[in-house]
Amino acid sequence: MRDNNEMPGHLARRFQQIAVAVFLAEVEEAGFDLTPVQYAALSAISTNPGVEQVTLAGLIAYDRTTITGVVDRLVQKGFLLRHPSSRDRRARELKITEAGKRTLRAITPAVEAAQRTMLRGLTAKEGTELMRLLRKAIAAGNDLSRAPLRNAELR
Amino acid sequence: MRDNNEMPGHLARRFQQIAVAVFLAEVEEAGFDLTPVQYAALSAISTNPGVEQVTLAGLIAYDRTTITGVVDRLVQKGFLLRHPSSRDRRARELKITEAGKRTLRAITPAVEAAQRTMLRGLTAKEGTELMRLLRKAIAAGNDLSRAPLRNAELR
DNA sequence: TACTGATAATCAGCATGCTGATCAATATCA
DNA sequence: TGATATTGATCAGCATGCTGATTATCAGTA
Repeated sequence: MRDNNEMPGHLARRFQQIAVAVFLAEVEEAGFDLTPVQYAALSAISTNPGVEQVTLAGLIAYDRTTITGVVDRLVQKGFLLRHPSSRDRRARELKITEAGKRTLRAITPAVEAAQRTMLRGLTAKEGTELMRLLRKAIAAGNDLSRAPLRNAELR
Repeated sequence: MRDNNEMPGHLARRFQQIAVAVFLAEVEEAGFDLTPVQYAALSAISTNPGVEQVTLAGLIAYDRTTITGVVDRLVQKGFLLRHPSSRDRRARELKITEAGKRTLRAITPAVEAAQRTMLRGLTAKEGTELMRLLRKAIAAGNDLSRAPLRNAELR
């Protein structure tokens, strides 16, 4: 059998494992309690106020069933408001609160630091190249997962 | 805020998400029901018969508390045996069964196919380079997660 | 308008993956 | 030896992330 280090799937799992650990450590160090997934959701809602849950899911490539719990917890923390949409009574519109905005601003340096830390073994050029290759592989595989990335305008 | 596509953490999550989806699809297509994590454990135990759980965890960089459930399910499926160690009564020695060996052999082509599929957007050279960069980044960040990779001999 | 199909959100159920705790057994050292 | 620390496995609790189902609503069409 091939060595683990020759298996892209294993390497993907390890890199993601480290990325999450680094993110949580940096964020906790900064005095916050927010997961990578919660951060991505909060950030996307801040950029797209009033977005519906299903659109949000597409924006950051979450499964639609996962988003319910993530939004629940962000609402619980007082960072989000979830209203029924007036346009479509099935949908829920998401808006960031003032507390959410403050947290998002305050946490940004820690998030940036985490992104640097998870690439700390690479030169700047290698880091750029890794991101390019990941983007390319992801683009080709986008529709292979149940939660593909979707452009908001295309919906 | 930085675009998601410039965040290594986001790219790591997406790539891992696609890798798991591809793995499960290929394996199911081949008529098997095994997760990436279960496959890695089974494979490692096959190569290291009689390994203890904590050593196994280090070999494939699992958290020690995760391994209990994974091994439970593999025992349930009849692919593993878990005996108390005679050397150390706290420890459990893991051995692969004949059924486990057969499944491991039979599933290998699907696993290999999955590794190719998750890199299908890249040239061969790019795929190799992506794996090199991931290995390098992982090596530098190994100790940042609670479940670092550990060499069996070094324990 | 009534029917049909699609869609948004949610849910139950299951598998990772973590934190922090507990328990039993082992190792270390005064 | 005896006290202390460490270690292997497990557990409770929580958050992702998926499959497949359900419910309410909407959209298109006969």
